[in-house]
Amino acid sequence: MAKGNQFVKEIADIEQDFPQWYTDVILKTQLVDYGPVKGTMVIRPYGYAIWENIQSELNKRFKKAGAKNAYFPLLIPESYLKKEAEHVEGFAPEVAVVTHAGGAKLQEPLIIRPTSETIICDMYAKWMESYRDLPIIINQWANVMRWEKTTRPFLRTSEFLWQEGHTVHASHEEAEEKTQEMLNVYKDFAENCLAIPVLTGRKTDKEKFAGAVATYGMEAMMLDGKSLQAGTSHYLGQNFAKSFNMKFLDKDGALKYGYSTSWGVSTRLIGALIMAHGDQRGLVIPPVVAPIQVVIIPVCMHKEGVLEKAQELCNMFEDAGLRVELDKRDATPGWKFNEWEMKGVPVRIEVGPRDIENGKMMVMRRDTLVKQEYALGDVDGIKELLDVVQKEMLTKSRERRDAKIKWASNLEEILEAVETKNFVKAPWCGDRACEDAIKEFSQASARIISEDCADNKNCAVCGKKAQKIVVFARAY
RNA sequence: CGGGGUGUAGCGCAGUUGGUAGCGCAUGUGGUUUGGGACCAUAGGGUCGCACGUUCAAGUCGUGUCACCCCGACCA
Repeated sequence: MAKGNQFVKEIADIEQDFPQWYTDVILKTQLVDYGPVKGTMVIRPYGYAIWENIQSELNKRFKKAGAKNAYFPLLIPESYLKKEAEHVEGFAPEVAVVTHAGGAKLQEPLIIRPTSETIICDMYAKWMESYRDLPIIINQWANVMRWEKTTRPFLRTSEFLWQEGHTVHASHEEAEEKTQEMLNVYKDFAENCLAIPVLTGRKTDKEKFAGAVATYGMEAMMLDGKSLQAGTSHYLGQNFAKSFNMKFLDKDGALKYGYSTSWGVSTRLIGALIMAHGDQRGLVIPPVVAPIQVVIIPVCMHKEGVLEKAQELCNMFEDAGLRVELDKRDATPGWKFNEWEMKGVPVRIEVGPRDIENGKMMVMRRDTLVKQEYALGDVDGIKELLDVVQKEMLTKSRERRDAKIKWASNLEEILEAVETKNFVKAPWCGDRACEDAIKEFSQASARIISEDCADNKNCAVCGKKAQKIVVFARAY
């Protein structure tokens, strides 16, 4: 019969060796495979289905924010990148360059986009003549390339899929507002779709996007207590407008530069999903983005009527709009249970001769591993259960995270809290020197400036009067 | 680019003082099974990372080279 929990031994211990656990889960659940070029990944159908669900949920929200999808070219003339001084300085070291094409050396090298601000701003400059043309709010789903030194599937790969939204506005107030709006869109998406609670706020100047006036980000806590930057929204001011000559004729008859923003999230979100919810059995995917929400496993399939009943159930769930799969493969039920648990399917239904006889079905939640009997074919009950799972996954993650956020008022407390794998909130004066000091004494960095600080607090590092509360953590 | 490690079947690995290339899992076939990773039988699968050298003989010894992984510096 069973070989015991041999399966568990196949995935590295989540407590002991988290990085290895992460890699094991990704490869064994067939989310991705390594690509032939170092640092690239092949996203397999099961992994891509998660991405498609992420896209669909984000597109709904983008639409509400007035954004339309479009597409810009992969190749950008090298000279474009050089137009914005800070931007080129930030990206040049990790840009891949095409020097030959059509069997000949190119007159001007082409870069493979590391991000599309330059080419999009160049086009926007042509499209905006009057204030009536503004705002321009466009999003594109694309792949980009950044030649990173060390890579890890989903979290940091040389090529990755993302969405990048780019807007231009007539006033800086409107642009700043859009920057915040999109940050909140991401926060809403992360919490309600991915069930990952996030901290949002401004990035320090050291961490901000090359070429931005201000960068805002959301940070999510992974199971090992490290932080992952899960999305960013940049206020670009007139930096790019001036470099790319993005001018428009305003109501008052004056020619003015626009104010732009950009915002993006990437397939890194899938990495966040894995590291925020997984356990020793593998993935746990929240129902909203799960490729398969319900899997039906027939037990004693060979017995008369079992498979037929299971198929009937499957059709019912499908008609009710659920993403459901009937596993008819010739394998023992136990094998299938483990396989689908590893793949993180939120709800599993077992149907066997006994169940059919009693008019019941056995239902198991992946997140809690709790089994419960439902009436055979209770579609509404399962829909409710999926909602409960979605909500409770967020609650559970939030509780786990909040328990690992510590306050610190001096350097010792910061270092100790970081050492014990916590996020650390501390009053901060805003000086670069104090940010660097943390980095010097620990592996932590300033993730986010979360809120204003009360008047009577002093900087936890230097003791001067504090301006802000900053969150320190070790990061991916 | 520094420091460490690994390359042998699809995956994970063993291979002794040089002497016919092995194991587990996976895969194909036949059968018995199926309520938590079943069992029996049987079959297929290899330029031992690559190159050169030493030797009657190299997975094993020597030199070189390439690739990948981990830890640092850089980053969504």
